[in-house]
Amino acid sequence: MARQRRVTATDVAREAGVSQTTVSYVLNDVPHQKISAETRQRIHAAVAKLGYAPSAAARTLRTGHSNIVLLLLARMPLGHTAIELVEQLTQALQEHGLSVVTRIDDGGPDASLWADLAPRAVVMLAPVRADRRKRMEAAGIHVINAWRRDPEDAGHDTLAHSQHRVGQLQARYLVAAGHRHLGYAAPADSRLSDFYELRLEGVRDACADLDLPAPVMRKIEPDRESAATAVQAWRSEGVSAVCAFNDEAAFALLAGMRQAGLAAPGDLAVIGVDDIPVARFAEPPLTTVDQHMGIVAAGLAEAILRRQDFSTASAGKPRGESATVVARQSA
Amino acid sequence: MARQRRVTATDVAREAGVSQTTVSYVLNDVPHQKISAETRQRIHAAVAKLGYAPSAAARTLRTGHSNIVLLLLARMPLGHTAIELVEQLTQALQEHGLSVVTRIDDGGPDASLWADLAPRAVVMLAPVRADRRKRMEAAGIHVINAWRRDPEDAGHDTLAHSQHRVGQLQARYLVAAGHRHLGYAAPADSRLSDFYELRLEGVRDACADLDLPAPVMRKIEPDRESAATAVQAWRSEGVSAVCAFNDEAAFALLAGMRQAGLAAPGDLAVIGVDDIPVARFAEPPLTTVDQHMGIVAAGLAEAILRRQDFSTASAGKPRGESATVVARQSA
DNA sequence: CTGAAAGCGCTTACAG
DNA sequence: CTGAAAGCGCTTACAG
Repeated sequence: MARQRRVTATDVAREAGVSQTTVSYVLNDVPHQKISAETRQRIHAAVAKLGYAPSAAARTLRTGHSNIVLLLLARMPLGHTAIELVEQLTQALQEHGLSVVTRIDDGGPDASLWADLAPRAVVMLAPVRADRRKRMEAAGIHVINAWRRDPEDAGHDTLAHSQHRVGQLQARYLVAAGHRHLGYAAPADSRLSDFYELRLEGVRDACADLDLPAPVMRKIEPDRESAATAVQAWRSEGVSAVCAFNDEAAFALLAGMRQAGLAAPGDLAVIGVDDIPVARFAEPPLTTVDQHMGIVAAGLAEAILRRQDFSTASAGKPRGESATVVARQSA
Repeated sequence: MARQRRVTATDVAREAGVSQTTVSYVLNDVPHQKISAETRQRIHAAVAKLGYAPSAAARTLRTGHSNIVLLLLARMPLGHTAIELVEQLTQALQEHGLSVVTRIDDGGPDASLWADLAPRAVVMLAPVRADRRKRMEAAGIHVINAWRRDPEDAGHDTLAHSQHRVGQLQARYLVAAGHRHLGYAAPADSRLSDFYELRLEGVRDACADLDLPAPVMRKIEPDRESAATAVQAWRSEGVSAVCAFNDEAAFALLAGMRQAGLAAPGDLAVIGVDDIPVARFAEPPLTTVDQHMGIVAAGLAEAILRRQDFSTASAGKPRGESATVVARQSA
């Protein structure tokens, strides 16, 4: 396997009849370096002819930072909403020459997560332990925590904010349908607790705003017995509608109700979150909240770029509704 | 933001009172370099004290290759099965110092996918266009295609093989339950066609082996009308059971049947693939096939390591069943 | 058993 | 408008 020598900027320079310095200037569009259009032309032609691709390693070594933005995902069920977020963020940052790379934070040795990548920034889509964050920052990496509100770092909280909004939407929809006493179905899976807290908070705030009693929260295991028990308990307390943490929890509730001879929305209205592909095939079809990750991604991208001293005169914050209700039959 | 100078191997050497060369030898466990235990000790202490982390960029530049294995995902719904595969593969390769990084192939500019990473190998979990593969190989990157069988590259096909196996299991389960004439519900989404072909092939082969008629395939849109139509058609042809491409398709079928006043498994038995979290909450609870990605990941890891000239005397191929049926009520 | 030195492919002052 | 040269932090022959 005679692996041929890699094509370097020097090869391009030779081919184009200029210095390697000029090649670098042209390829990086260095400002204040007026290079004749004709020279640029020759260089681009040489690049194409030789199939030159710059060495990221060399650039990183020289400049002290890569163009990689590391997206750290928690080891939790992801689903299509998370995937959409990743896609949207990848696209938004790509336009600024930043390369998004995803890793699942498997709780392994700390540095192994990012040492090999030398990312320019790390976006934590999962709760971060403070010490881990500290260590990254000590290594000169910008850490964007999409979970916690941080007054100094506007934009960081876009994901958290969106979760709060989701809870609000669920509650308001239910209240608009005439319900006054709400329940909240949280997942028993402890990896998800930071997640549901934010959504539950949104439900609580909406109830408070509307002068309604606080929602009564129950954790449910992913099985129909656990769900059926919770349903009975809510009903006996006068709860007439429940916000499920996500569509999976909502499915459990619906199954639990069927088992108990009950049916949504009459006996208990149910609203989920995510609009997973099978939500429409639930019995009855599931009313849910769909998140628009394009909005969340735009906010996150802005926060990242601002930290990078990119000239993002990007005309104010991205705006738009980050989630909307998909009304079907379960509520 | 006075970003302090990065800690280098030279700093470690100074601290430990040895040369930078020795630091490198110790940290890389270079064979044939007998270094006294005491020196090693001092070096490791210095590393810990200074919080030294080697520069991946420098190593990559020097050696000509990184320790990164790029996992290229197709832009298609992923689900927990894919996530499990990623996790397992990450873990398996981590033990060999390889760092798995995931990217969604968004069909963007070709090189932007890997140029910034200079990966040592690329694993395509999605169908690859031949020209793209060629270009990567020209750049000295090993390409592992998990989709196609390739006689020269044993192990490459583990994912493809597993898909075939999934189809087989579906068919055999149905036949064991007394069905003789099977249907196959394929997704209309064209991004999924390479995927379902492999599974369908497994169903076909199982039927042929059992001297049964070939399965009759129908593409179904993700809505209950489309599903109901397909169900009626199958029934009129004498098909008594259908293998759905995945659980989502199975849910559509179940919903279509309810709409038509029919019910599984009596009117038509249905078996899915994936055992998504809500499968147990289907009405009736969905019988499905669960894939064990640990097995698939092990096979893939082996193929990657073999290519890297790693001394994987890993005692033969990983063995075990890559998928099993989860029997519930729909079939 | 340990170290001095070359060189990987870039970027970027600096000098024309 | 263009180029010669230093240097980023490693690995690895090579010489002791």
